[in-house]
Amino acid sequence: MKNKSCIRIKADIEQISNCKQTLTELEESFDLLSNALSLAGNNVRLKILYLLAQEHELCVCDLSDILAMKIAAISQHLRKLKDRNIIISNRNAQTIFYSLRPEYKAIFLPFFELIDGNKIMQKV
Amino acid sequence: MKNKSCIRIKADIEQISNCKQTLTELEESFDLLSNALSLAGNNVRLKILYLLAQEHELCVCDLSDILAMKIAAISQHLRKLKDRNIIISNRNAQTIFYSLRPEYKAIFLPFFELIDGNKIMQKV
DNA sequence: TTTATATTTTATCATTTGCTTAAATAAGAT
DNA sequence: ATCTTATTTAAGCAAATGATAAAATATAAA
Repeated sequence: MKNKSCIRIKADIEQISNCKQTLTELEESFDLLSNALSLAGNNVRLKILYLLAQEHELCVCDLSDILAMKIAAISQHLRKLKDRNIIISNRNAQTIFYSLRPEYKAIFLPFFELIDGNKIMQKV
Repeated sequence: MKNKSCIRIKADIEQISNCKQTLTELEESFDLLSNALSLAGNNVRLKILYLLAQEHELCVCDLSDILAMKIAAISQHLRKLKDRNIIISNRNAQTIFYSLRPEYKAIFLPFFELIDGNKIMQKV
């Protein structure tokens, strides 16, 4: 954490001070969002989130099948998403269905729209 | 990669098949986006991206100062962002200024808006 | 109350990540 | 040329991540 201060001659002291202040005020937001993004930043989980948004709800077994991955692996991804309150689970007999919490569905929507029709490929 | 297929009685075969197909078609987009999100999903880098969007351009030294972290640590974060074409660098004498590529600025904008004024804290 | 189905949990392990320190570049200034 | 400033790169290491296999839990059916 310790750090030799910037000694650049032309450094804009006020700009740096303002930025520091802003970051302090927005600290919680950065924590919350970087947390959510770090989960969405995994290829498998991004697909899970996208699928849950599209299909409304799916069980581990469905996802395991769709993504061609072991059930246990998917289950652990779902656990992380659930632990951070991004998805919710709903038991129906032996089957547990997962769905995106509406709050996060809204947050991720701009991304899902970029994915649809591979629009992002033209953008970047 | 090998996987015991879903044997759930009520599994919707067609739904699963459609999802598989969709994922195949959008494969590239998922790779690109999960890659970008995994970078933005780090607390330090999310702040760097936000700051670059706000301040237009900053050097390692500025960022080191603002974030109270060693220059070398920041430099390595910048390298990752540059390697994946999310930021660009511009040398002015000894100082190298970094800025967000406009394409990604647009992509991340919805998030930065959620951060401003801690709006995201009310949403989730 | 066994057995089958659906899923989670635990332990293990290889890989990746992110920071630290120290050494290496690069471009002015003396 | 040499020194200073600004920054990157490399080596090392602790911690986090993501997959696998095996065991545990929960519900329904026989």
